Amino acid sequence: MSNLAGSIELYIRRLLAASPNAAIHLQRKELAEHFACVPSQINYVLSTRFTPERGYLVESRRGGGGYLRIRKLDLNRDKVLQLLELRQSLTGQNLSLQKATDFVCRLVEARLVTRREGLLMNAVISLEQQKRDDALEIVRGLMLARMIEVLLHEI
Amino acid sequence: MSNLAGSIELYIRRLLAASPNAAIHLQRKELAEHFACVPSQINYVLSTRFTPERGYLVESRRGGGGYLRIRKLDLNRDKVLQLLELRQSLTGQNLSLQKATDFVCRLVEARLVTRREGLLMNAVISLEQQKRDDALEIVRGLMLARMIEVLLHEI
DNA sequence: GGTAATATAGTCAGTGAAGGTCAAAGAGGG
DNA sequence: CCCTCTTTGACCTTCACTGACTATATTACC
Repeated sequence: MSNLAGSIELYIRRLLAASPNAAIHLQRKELAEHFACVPSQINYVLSTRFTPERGYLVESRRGGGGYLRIRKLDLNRDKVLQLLELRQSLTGQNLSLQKATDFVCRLVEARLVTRREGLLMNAVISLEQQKRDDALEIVRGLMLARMIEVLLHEI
Repeated sequence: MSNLAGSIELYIRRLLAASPNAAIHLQRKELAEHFACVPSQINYVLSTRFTPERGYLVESRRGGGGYLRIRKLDLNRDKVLQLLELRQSLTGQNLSLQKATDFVCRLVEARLVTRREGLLMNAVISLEQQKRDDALEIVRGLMLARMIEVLLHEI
């Protein structure tokens, strides 16, 4: 593994392996210093090697006392594969409202998501899109409100 | 918790947990002295950690004998309905990503939604908004994909 | 009672310390 | 030579913390 990205990947994987709970907590800056590279190199490694598809979850925080938290998730292989295929079939794909709700239906039937979760998904994907011109904050509020509203019928 | 703000947050939360009625009464100045920081640091902690979105209510009084009173409010179905009405009556209210996720977090804590459902909500409300220029169908696919991706971490 | 002094708490803008993004240059393999 | 993966650095956003200034109670004194 002669390249930098590979070395950093290996290093992180070893830390993870040595961690009792398969999770590590570190600082981007320090890691970069350890490898004598620019900090953004760490982002490159994380975004190419520690992806959800590979079963990793990366969380972070900016500002003073900022950090990176990397977790290795242990997943039920079959279900993951199913969902992953579904997910990949969706990204960037054109999807009419009808098809989208059909799809959610199938997820529920296959017991990959609960009925309530299905309701949530439908609530969001069926939101009217005229909201696209609104400010981001407003859209967020609308989505939250819609999701909660749907769940309220189920509580 | 290496941050000052984090330490203060923890300290207050412990006081609250130890309090029989989930309410505490203290002085800003004394708290600041306890942590050897400027008093306004306490305001910072209160305004970022003990917000209504997280279910806290902070009251205060200035002048001699001034104080801070911090309460943790419990959230039930009726409260959600109220909040929802409030939100819907205020369509166009700003809602930062931070506040939105805080609120979802609170819903989960109050057991009004499951952890998975909370993850779904967060997945959608945190979607980057550059997608606003994309066609409606694509946005739908992205939302679904994002929701599924998040569920993957939970299987 | 009115007013000045004192004792609190609130606000806000500035500074510094993280991490994030993106585009362009570099390196290697077919 | 071309394509892909890697590496870098300039610029951006978020978070933490501070201190000067402001606002509001209470207390003391006349």
